[in-house]
Amino acid sequence: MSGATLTSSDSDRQRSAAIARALSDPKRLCVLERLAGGERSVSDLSRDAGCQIPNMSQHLAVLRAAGLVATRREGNTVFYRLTDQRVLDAYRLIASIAG
Amino acid sequence: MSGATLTSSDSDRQRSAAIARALSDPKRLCVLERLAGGERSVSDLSRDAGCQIPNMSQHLAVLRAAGLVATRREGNTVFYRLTDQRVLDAYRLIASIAG
DNA sequence: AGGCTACTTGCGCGTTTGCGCAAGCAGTGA
DNA sequence: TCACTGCTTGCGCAAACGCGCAAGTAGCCT
Repeated sequence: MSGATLTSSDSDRQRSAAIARALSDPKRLCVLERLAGGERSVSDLSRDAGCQIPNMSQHLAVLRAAGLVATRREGNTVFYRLTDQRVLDAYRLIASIAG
Repeated sequence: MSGATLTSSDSDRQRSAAIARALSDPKRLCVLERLAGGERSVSDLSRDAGCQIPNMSQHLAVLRAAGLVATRREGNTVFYRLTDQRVLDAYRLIASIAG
């Protein structure tokens, strides 16, 4: 986990930066923690993060635009899930640096 | 690398978010790539990233505020270095998700 | 159809960000 | 002391962000 080359083109870096930006908000990190336990509805996530539903919906749109989450509809309820478990590894690593 | 709990307080998440934000710019990621090879001067980093020196100085200030880099002065020249190699692991992980 | 729940989208506001440019420091050397 | 290099800081601006609120949309139920 430490030998890779890490030489990127500018557009590579742009996409990495976009993912890092999606991770750069506490409420969105809270969402990732919850989704680590499986899919959750918007209202669940909104309650857990302590914000209003429209606000959460926008945060989820950011994560969706970054390709980190996907949705499934079941009746009226929209469930969000992680698309790539590696984002949890990245978050854990960042949290360990922040710790 | 996948079993940790990942349950944080809001202030934990705030600090993690601050680190992610420091990683959320292509020029700053370029800096990390260069610093992976050892310490570099501001003008070197500025040339590699293709930006003006004041601009680079501000990007470095962001990384410094996040605790990701440190400085050493040698004559007129200020050398920047990584304070924690784990940030490279985090970057690699993010790049692999972006890939 | 109407009403209901669950979610998304649009708008307006204050704050933050990244940039270019000019000015202000260190530190070296003449 | 003076000039010079290397870096930092201040300022102003356009763009993006996070938020609250209102309005719109999608699907279930009667």
